[in-house]
Amino acid sequence: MIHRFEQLTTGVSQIYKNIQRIKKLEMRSLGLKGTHVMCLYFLHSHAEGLTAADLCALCKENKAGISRILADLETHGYIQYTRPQEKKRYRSKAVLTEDGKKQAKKVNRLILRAVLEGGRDITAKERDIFYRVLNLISDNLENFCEELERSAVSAD
Amino acid sequence: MIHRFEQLTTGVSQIYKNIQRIKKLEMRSLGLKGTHVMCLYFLHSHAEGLTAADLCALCKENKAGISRILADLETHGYIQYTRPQEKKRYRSKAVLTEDGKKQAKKVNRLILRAVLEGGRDITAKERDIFYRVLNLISDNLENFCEELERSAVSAD
DNA sequence: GCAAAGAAGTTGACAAATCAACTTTTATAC
DNA sequence: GTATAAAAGTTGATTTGTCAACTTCTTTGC
Repeated sequence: MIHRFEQLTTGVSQIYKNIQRIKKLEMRSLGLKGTHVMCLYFLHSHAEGLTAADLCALCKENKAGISRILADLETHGYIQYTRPQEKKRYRSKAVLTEDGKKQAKKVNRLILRAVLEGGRDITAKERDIFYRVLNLISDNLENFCEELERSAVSAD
Repeated sequence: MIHRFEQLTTGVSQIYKNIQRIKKLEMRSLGLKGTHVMCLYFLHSHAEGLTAADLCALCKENKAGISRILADLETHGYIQYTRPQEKKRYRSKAVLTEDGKKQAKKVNRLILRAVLEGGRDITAKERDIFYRVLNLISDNLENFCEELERSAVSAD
């Protein structure tokens, strides 16, 4: 049971906005935007490469956004595709270049700091409960949204 | 201690986005936008009225956004100002009109449903820990951001 | 009471996110 | 093999959110 709406909304949106803020700040020094962070992060931990669709799923972003981010990363020379250009990159996996890896490492260092700072004074047990509840709420709301959308459509 | 960055980022942003989605869906049927929800919500629970600055603080939104939302709510006839127009509303408190209250009640009903659904299968104890940790992380990240910004400025 | 400083609010310009239509590539059915 | 459908990715248009400059109003110090 959740007690108060504003607790959830403001708590979550505060964290969300601060994460965005951190991403933005760090990326500015690398000549990138905040939106690039998650892609670099996941590309770094998936050396075998990731397709645009993979990144959509991992970053929970829509494909339009991912498409633009990847185009951007390529012009910066941070990624390469594992298929020839002629194939228009359909299902082509993007991998980090050496330079891209260097940037990704910088990003990861900052992320690690943010995670450490963000998690101050929280015990392992609290953390586990927190994440359990976070995921539960996330799933519950997802279901609720889908239900809402269905009923909105059927009401038309 | 937080274990994994993506757990926090994706968990939080999933919830954040679903809350936005719920707001949007419901507001569409009232001819309003998702951004109006929190203002209606807080105006309803503060019958004495709220200034734009109050709403900034409560909604954690910047004043440009609040200013536009209030202008919008006024043209819809959902709020009134407690000071004459000539005074340009400086520090004027906005209160809900009768019609505004009606809309706010609809909004609150949906919020209640979302809160109930979102909180399924969560015990009171878990909820308390969750909110404690949520606020802690929020504060920690806020501090971290400020630190980051300071060091970014001094590096210039 | 007047000037200066500062807070409150508004507005236009810019950046980011989202949507919908579109193209390209692959898989499936015949 | 060809046609059809479906998936993957791209692009332009729209909406939303944020920043910075600006105006208006109030408070403070003289």
